Amino acid sequence: MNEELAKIFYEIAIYFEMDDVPFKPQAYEKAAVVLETLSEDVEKIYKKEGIKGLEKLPGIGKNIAEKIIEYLKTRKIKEYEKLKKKIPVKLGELMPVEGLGPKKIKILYKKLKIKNLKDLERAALAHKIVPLFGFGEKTEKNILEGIKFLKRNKGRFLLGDILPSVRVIYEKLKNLKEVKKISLAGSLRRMKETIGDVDFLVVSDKPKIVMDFFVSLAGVVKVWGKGATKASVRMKAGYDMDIRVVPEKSYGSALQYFTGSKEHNIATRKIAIDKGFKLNEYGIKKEEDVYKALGLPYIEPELRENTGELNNKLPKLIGYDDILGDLHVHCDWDGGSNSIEEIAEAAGKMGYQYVGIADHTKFLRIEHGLDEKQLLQRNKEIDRINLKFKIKNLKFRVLAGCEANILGDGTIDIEDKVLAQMDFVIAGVHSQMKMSRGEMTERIIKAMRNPNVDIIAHPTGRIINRRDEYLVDVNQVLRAAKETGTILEINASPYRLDLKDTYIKKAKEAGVKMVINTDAHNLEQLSLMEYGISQARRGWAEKCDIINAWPLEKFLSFLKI
DNA sequence: GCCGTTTTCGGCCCGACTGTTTTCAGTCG
Repeated sequence: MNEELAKIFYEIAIYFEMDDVPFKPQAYEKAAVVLETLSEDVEKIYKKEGIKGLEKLPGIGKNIAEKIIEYLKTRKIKEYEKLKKKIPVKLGELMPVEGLGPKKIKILYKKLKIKNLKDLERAALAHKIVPLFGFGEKTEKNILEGIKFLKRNKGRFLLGDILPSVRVIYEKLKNLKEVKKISLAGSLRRMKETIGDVDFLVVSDKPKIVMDFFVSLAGVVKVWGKGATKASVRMKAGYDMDIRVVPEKSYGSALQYFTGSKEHNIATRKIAIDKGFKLNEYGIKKEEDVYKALGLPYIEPELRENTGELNNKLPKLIGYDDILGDLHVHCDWDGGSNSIEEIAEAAGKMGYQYVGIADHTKFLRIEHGLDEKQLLQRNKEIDRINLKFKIKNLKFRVLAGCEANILGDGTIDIEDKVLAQMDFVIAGVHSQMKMSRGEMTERIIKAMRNPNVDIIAHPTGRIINRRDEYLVDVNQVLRAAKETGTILEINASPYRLDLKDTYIKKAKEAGVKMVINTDAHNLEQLSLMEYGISQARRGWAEKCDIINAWPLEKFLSFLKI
């Protein structure tokens, strides 16, 4: 519901912008952002607290609250319908085309009746756009290229798909002798789960050399926006990269500015105005000093979303080196690539103190799930390995676990007496994902009430850009987790990142403990931990919230039995 | 349309670049 409304408010904002209505566009856009990032369902808020509850939300006043209620009641907003009727275009298709904004879309509709991407492409190919006032040859060409780009890349890129290759490019730039300083900026520096493009910020006295090097990097297929200090390129892999070169004395302010988010920047600039000065990307050398000037402590990039970081006490975020063990690793017993010993060795090299083997269990035949007998056999092997470590006087420990299945009725597919022999038990939903909200919630809570179940794997089941969360009442799950002492997993796979950041924040607030797990099926995937940590940081998590940042004894004593 | 440790009225983030114009509106981040 929140997302539906957010989409409508975005579009209302665009319609107002077409008509040059002042200030309303920003107001509606703000409301849309608030709804999008709200973890509570607006319908619930309305049922519980009425219109007053809605008006308490930032950016939502009487008028927009009434529109929300109108939508809840009738599934329609009259004013939106009116605006749509006036200019009935598919904004969701046309707005993503680079170079097209509200004004141009309005002209295209008025003059050429262009309503969607198909109309637009047809008109551009027939050269009908060139003669329009305010348009020209280049605009038409850019529109065609924009359409081509959209067709190839639907939506944003997954952080995990982009970051490894970006790091290679980062090193190349860093090694250039004209580059004095370099940093990633934008959504990549904030470690968002999906990113729009890649931003580099560079300090150099010779911007031209840096820029020439940048636009001639291997993989660049298109260059535009090349001015004295900035340029953009499109990579063969489909994503865009921007670079900005600034003098040393502006590095801090530029880094703060280019890291964003947009909402965070708008808010920081308002704070600056209140304090009687103006904030732009120039003139401050160190990023901390920007925040100091605003009267704020340094804010970690992962927190910069204007979701409370500017007016609340900041958490001491869990660090990228704080994890002491990975508790969700599949070994070759369930079809994973590596033996338990190989995994233990790799985990030890990563500086971990323990690693938890969590193979699939029997219900998941397709993943070679282990039955009770095989689990116990495997545990014997783990015992042997631990004994070997002990003899060698190594502190490292392998923990025997499993990733058992929560069946449709909330029971676990492995007998309790075997579960009780595990060091820890992860349970997850891997089947019947289309249940009703009530049923799914009850099912998961029933599993949490099993005294052998310590951790719930990927608690909402989403696959980013591919599969929605299962219908589950997260608030109820959090309450039950707190009550039963069940730990919720933050699955670090860049395709899942489940829990997502807003739920992590809620879990922390509810006093629920979490564990960051890679769900690795091979040694390379052990390094995915970084994505889980960044997600936890985006959810304001501290070391005390994440049990695998705790030493072994403390963590073991927190488990149920 | 929202918001308020100066305000219930009068403010609302900032700059670069493009493509079209011939001084600037639109778009982007």
